[in-house]
Amino acid sequence: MMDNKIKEIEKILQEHEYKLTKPRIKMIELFLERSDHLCPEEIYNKIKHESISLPTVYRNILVFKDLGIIKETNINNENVYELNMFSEKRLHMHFHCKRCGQIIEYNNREIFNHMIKQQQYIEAQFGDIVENYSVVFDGICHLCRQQEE
Amino acid sequence: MMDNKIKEIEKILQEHEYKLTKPRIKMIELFLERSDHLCPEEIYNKIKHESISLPTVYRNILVFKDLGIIKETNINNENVYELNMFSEKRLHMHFHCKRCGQIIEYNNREIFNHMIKQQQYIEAQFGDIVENYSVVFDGICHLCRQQEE
DNA sequence: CTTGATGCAAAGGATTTGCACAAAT
DNA sequence: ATTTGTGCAAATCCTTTGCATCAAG
Repeated sequence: MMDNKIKEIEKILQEHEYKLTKPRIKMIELFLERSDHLCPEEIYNKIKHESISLPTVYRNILVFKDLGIIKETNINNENVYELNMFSEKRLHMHFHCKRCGQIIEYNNREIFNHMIKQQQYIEAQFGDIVENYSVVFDGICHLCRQQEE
Repeated sequence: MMDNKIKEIEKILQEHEYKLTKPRIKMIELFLERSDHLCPEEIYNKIKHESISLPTVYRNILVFKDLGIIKETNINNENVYELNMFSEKRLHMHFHCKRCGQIIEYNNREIFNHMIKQQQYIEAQFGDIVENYSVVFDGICHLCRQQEE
């Protein structure tokens, strides 16, 4: 299951003449097992016991980002990364709660459809081809609202 | 015309017990006369001959941002700022061209309506209150596409 | 006159780079 | 064997801070 995904990502790396090193495999495994958003420091901390250095984390983030394996989102002036491959995680609409700092990711067809329409409209109306989008809502999340009452 | 806007912004500053200093006035004038997106360095360069320091630019960006006078958007790992007040500029949907680096801002009712619907859906469905949103599309802009052919 | 804002210089934090060594292909 | 990747340390870049001075209310 997850093994297939690793294999698939490894194939992409090899097709682009990147070598399959231990740090890269560890990073990919981490992205596959964690579905939340990780910043470079967190990635480093989770796998440094397997021996990896922070510069290598940064260098491989660049590689994975260029290949479309991961996606970068800037939330609250911090770059966070998540898997970009595999259909369930293609939407990338985020909500950042000002109060608790939590990042919620919406994986909802309705929301997704709105975005697709938006994209199609822009392409038709202005001729700008949308390859990617980053959407970050912020405000107060439902949990913090409950605590207010 | 523009004078009224300056007065309005000055009023907000004073209501919040901020002093009306020369650097602040210069920065506000700059935001009013330029409708594009400025990074801290650019703001500094445009008005440094009027004597202002880079730390002051950063400090006042914070003040203006907190008061809702300007809006921050992270595009391509760079924070850029633009006026947030005055209705014509409340929308903030950006397109960043990977090729030429240009930032296009969409000011189009259709596009806003999509966003408003999105926001209403999220609030109704999940209870997360959206106070703000940052939308950055990226891809290839219409001008770069023409040059390709 | 009192308080808050500024400039300067220095500190801080995140990210990148040079280089010698190590590990993939 | 050749090339690419890595770790380390240092450099760089952007942003923030401490502090003495200045200016606004």
